[in-house]
Amino acid sequence: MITKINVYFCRVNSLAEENYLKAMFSLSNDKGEVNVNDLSKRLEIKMPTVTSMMKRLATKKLVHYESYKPLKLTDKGKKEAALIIRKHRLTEMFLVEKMGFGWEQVHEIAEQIEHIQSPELFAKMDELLGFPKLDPHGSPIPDKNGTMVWVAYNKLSECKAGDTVKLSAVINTSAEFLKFLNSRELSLGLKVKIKSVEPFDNTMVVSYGKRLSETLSHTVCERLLVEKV
Amino acid sequence: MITKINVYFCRVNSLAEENYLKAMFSLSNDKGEVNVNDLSKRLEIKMPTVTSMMKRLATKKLVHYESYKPLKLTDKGKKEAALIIRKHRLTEMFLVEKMGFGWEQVHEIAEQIEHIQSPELFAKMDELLGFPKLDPHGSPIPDKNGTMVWVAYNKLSECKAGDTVKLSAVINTSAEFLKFLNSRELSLGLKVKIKSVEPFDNTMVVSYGKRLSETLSHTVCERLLVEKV
DNA sequence: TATTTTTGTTAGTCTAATCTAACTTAATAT
DNA sequence: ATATTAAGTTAGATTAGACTAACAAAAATA
Ligand SMILES: [Mn+2]
Ligand SMILES: [Mn+2]
Ligand SMILES: [Mn+2]
Ligand SMILES: [Mn+2]
Repeated sequence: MITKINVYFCRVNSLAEENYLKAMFSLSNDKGEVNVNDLSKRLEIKMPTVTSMMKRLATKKLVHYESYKPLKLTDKGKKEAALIIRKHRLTEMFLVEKMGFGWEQVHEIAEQIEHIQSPELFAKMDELLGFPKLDPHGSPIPDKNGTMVWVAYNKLSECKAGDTVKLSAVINTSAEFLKFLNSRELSLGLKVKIKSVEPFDNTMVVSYGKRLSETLSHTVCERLLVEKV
Repeated sequence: MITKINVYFCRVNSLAEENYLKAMFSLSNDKGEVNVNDLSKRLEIKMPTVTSMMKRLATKKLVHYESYKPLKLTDKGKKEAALIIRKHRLTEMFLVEKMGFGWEQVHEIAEQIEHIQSPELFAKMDELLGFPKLDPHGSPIPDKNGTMVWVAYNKLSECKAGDTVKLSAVINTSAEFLKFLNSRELSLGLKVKIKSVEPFDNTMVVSYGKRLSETLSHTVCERLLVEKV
C-alpha cells in the first residue's frame, strides 16, 4: 500500500482567489473592514458568489468571516494581498521604465502578470529597476514581507491659492484619466503653482512648466495627490 | 425588452485550451496527426479528459475529431497554437537577452507568460529584441501570422569524426540538460570539432574553445542540433 | 414604531476541467 | 484465427467558480 503524500505545503491561491484578496485589501477602510456589497461591485461578481468565496477564504485562514458582519482579511490574507500588489506594481514600473510603455497602458497588463508564479521574475524586475519604492502612479510598492509604507499626501483640491506643490501620485489610474493628464503635460514630480480657486465650483487655475494658465476641474484636482514645497 | 448582445466576436481560448493546442502542435508528426494517448501523457491529463476536450475544440473549429481516428488541428487551430508558441519564444528571448536570465531558467516562466492577453506586450518585446527569428534554444519564433520556418539541422550524433560543426539548437530544453551544457561551456553558435567517435557506444570526443578534449555521450549528442561548416 | 429599502444568505443550477470505473475498438502476439 | 494488450470512449462523480430566485437580517425612512 503506497500512500501519496502532498509535499507542497505552500499551496498557492487561484487567480480568482488572488483577485478577491487584492480587492479586499484595496477596499479596506481604516478598520480593515469591507462589505460584501462593495466587493461585489468592485469585482463585478454577484453577492452570493462573493459570500461563498469568503467562506472558502475563511477555511484557508485568509479571511475572518461571520454572517452579516463586515469582512476582514487575516494577517495572512493581508500579507498575501500585499505581495500580489507588489507584483502588480513592480510590473507596472518595469513596463514603463524598461520597456517604454506609457503609464496609461500598464495597468491592464499588470493585472494579468501579477498572477505569475515566479519569485525569480519579480526579483529580477526589482533588481533591474534598482529596488523602486513607488510605482509609475506614485503608489508605494510593498516590500518582500508585504509591508507597505504609505506616504501622507494631500489632495490638490485641498490646497489653497498661492500654494506651490509637487505632483506626487494619482488616485484614479484609469487610462482615460491618465491620457487626460498626458494631454495637459501633467506628470509626477512636476511643480505646480495654484494661481486661484473658483469658489463656486472649486475649479483651480494653475501654472506649471511652460503652461502659465491651465484650468483644472475639481474632479481632476481631487484625483491628484501632492506634496507641499 | 432589452436583449444583451455579445460584441466580443473573438472569444479567447482558456488557459487549458491553449495548453492542449500547443501540445497538439508540438506532438504533430509530418501528417499533422496526434494520438489521444500521446497528448494524455504529454499534458499529464487522463485520456477521457483529453477526449472530452477534443470534442470541445472540435465545436470551436480548432480540431478535426472523429472517434477512434488520430487527432488533427484545423488550420485555425494550427495558427492559434503557433501564435501561443510565438509568445512563449519571444518571452524566453526577452528574459535571456533583456533581463539576464540563463537559458535554463526561462521555460517555466514562459509557460505562464505565453497565456497573457496583450498584443502590445509581445509587440514591444519583439521590437526591443529587434524582431528575432530564433529563441534562446535555437527554435524558430513563428511570425505574427503563425508561420514557422524550420531550418533543417543535423543531430551532432549523426556527424562523423573529422567534421567541424556549429552548435545551432538543442532538442531537449530541460533545465537539467541545459545546466549540463553550461557546465561544459557548450552554447549556441559554438564551433565544435569531432575528434573521434567510439564505435561501441557512439560516444564522441570533441574539441571546442579552450576545451581540447571533451567526451560527450550519445544521449547528449542526439539532443544537439548542428550545422556543417 | 412600523414600513420600506438595502444588504447578505441559502438553495439550486450551470459550465469548465478534472477524475475513476467500465466498456469498446483497434492493434499485437501467440 | 484467437487471445491478449493497448488505445479510446462513455457514463458518472467531483470541485471551482460563476449565476438566479427566494428568503432573512439589518439599516434607513416614514
Ligand atoms: Mn495598476
Ligand atoms: Mn488580476
Ligand atoms: Mn520553452
Ligand atoms: Mn502554458
